Amino acid sequence: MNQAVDLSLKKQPRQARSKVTVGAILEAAAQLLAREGYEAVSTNRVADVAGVSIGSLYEYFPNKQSIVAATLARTMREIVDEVSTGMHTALKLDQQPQPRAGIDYWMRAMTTALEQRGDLLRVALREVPFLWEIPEARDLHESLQRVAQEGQLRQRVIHFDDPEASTYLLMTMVWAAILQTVLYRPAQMSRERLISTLVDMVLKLL
Amino acid sequence: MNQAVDLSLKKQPRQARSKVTVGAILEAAAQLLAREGYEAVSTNRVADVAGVSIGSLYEYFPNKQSIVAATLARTMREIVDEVSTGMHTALKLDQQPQPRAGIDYWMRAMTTALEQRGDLLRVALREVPFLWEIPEARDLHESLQRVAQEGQLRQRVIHFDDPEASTYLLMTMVWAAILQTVLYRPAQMSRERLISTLVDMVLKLL
DNA sequence: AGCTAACCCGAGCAAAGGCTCGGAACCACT
DNA sequence: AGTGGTTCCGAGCCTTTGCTCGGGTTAGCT
Repeated sequence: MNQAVDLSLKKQPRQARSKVTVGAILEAAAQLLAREGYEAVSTNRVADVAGVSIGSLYEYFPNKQSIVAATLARTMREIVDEVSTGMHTALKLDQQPQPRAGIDYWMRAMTTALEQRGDLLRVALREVPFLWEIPEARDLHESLQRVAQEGQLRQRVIHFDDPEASTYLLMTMVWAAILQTVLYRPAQMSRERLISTLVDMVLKLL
Repeated sequence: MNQAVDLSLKKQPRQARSKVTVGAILEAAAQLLAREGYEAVSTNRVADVAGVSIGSLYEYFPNKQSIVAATLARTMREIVDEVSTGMHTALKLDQQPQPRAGIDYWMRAMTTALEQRGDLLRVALREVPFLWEIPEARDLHESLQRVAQEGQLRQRVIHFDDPEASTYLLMTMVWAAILQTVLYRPAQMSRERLISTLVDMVLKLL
């Protein structure tokens, strides 16, 4: 369906000014994606917005896809980091008497990470054809599932006939609910309402 | 971000042969979308696959977007129909002593509707920039929520502090879990495993 | 100062693809 | 058979856009 995406840089920036150039290109791509969507991203426009020439752009990036991919990879890496540490902290809190605190912390970490990148994520998820060929995007889902499995194994708190399947589904459902709600802001569903209701529901399932 | 999509036909097909033409165009667009993704859809290719000339295509459709939109609208309409009737049947079953039968029926209806259109839906959800400007796509989410609210009101079975929010989230979560699982087929998650686990979880929340 | 490698530039090439337009073929009805 | 509306056709116009290439500028080092 889609051939592999070339993520690697053509050339590593060595001097300081070239690192600035590459950074400006990534920043420009992120802005264009978030503001105007994937179809509005053309290599010439990215170069314009970044304030560099189209020639310089192609010194470092082999093609258009690689620019978008690098931009999204960076964002995904940030999210993976925030969410992973959030989840690990939450697991520690869960060892305490009140599991509610841990779940709550966890939901907040995920919500915050997504909220701060709403516009970019919305476009990435809806419009970028090769999103799931970016390793960092795959990793996000995998590490979500991995940490969920860890939590389940360590605590054996999910009481269903099929622990593996229910853990997978719980994680998928919670993540999807937050994603859906944060990115598409349905009427009357505030951040606090989302989190507290989700915590209630998760607790009832454990 | 995206300007409005023109969904209307330029001209209504009147004779039988022109209706065949329009049908062939929609069918060709659906096939190309499902098989090769949105970026592979060009007006000339749609005309080729449909076996009509590019000129004929533009007799009826004002632009490229409208072809894709019409194709997806038709698919969404089918899904809305199947899922809505499935949910209403499920609500009737729920009146019976065993709520499990109703929930199970409901999950099956949704899973089946999505499974049969997996390839097309995957592309639509991931790659088509203007998907949510197609009224039929919006309707799908709205009617899901509407029927969920109906069921909740009629039965008052969701016991949370915030019934409205929890109903919304339950529906969102279940739908997302099925979508995610059906479209991206994670390892070891068979149809039966998905449905039975989901039913367990939903019952525990009611 | 001189030299090399890194860096930057932007006019323009080439391909892709959305869409037009003038005219031919077909259908329905008298 | 004649007529007017409907349908079909496809070469090619024209815009967009990804990307190249030859040449200039700057940084770092001796």
